[in-house]
Amino acid sequence: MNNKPLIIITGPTAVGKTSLSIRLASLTGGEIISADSMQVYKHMNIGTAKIKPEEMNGIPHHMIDIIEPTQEFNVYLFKKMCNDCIEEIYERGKLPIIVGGTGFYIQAVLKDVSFHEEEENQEIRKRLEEEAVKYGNKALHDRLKEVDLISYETIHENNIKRIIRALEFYEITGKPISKHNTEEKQRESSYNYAYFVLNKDRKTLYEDINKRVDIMKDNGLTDEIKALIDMGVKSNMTSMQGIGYRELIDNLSSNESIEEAYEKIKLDTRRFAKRQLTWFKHEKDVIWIDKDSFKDEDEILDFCLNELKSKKIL
RNA sequence: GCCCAGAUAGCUCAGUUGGUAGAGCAGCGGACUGAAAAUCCGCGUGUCGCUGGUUCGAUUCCGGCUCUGGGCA
Repeated sequence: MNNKPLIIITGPTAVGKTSLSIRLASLTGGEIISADSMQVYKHMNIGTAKIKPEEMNGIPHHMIDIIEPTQEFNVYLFKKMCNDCIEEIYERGKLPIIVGGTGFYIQAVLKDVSFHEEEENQEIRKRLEEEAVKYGNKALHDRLKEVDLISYETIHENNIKRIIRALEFYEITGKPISKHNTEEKQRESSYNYAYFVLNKDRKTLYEDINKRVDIMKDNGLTDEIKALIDMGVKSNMTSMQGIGYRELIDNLSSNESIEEAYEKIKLDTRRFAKRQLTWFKHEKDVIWIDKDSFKDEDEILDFCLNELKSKKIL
């Protein structure tokens, strides 16, 4: 029996994670750790729907505004920093609550997926990227056949990012990434956790997403982008892959109207929400909270508290 | 009121010399282990407006009706 309690609140974008998390944290003496690949960036507030300090209700929030938009970020860094946060929260005698929509990050922490320490892979990756341009995706894909047959068969020829990572992994470690992945998949969590996934009727969710994008527009997302560009942010940076940012940057160099760009943002966000749901559907031991079957947030809160008690987290 | 055009997938439309239909967009499903708000893969989801007639067989041809555009008054 372990004594490392952990609460997770996740779900598709715009489903209402933030508001529930604040109330749950207040009731349980929790601190919030954001698991969001875009909210880690400073100066990206409107487009990431980042919580405002005055909305935090005094609850400490971690992993928000920790790096500049010009910096790189990834799961490995997230996991490392998140683990530190969790330890510190335990030391304060508080309960860590992970809140956010990046399923991959949540899994890395929850299952303690191991990542290689070598960080000097940028050169290899860059070289492989150049080779992909020069010789084509298929050539790199074929290379996998020799070093990692399972990856060759599993990774589609068009999925160049995965192909590059598999080759890169092999170059660094001398082992096929498919073997590593299979091993990491077996891991059990060392936490005593409750993994809540909020969801609601798809149609309503999409309407809420559309509304939220309209609000972002009214709140000045276009100006936020311009400020970021003035700071030296480039379109190829990881931070600018965020939905809302990349469409607006594209818009600057195209002849589509700004309205069309915002429609594109809505579309991309809807598709993103769908991908998030696919991810959570295949996570084990998740507790689905279908918002439509609850009268209000009070009822959801009661439900969560009961679950936490039955799991002896509270 | 009359004339013309149209009515086919959620939307915009194509098509069937009569043998129950297909594109784009939207949508749905899936994968994912150091870019993850990324990246990639798969899937037509249909009372062919309604109703009679001709026909072995009608979404297609003919009649009537309804609706929507446009025109004339």
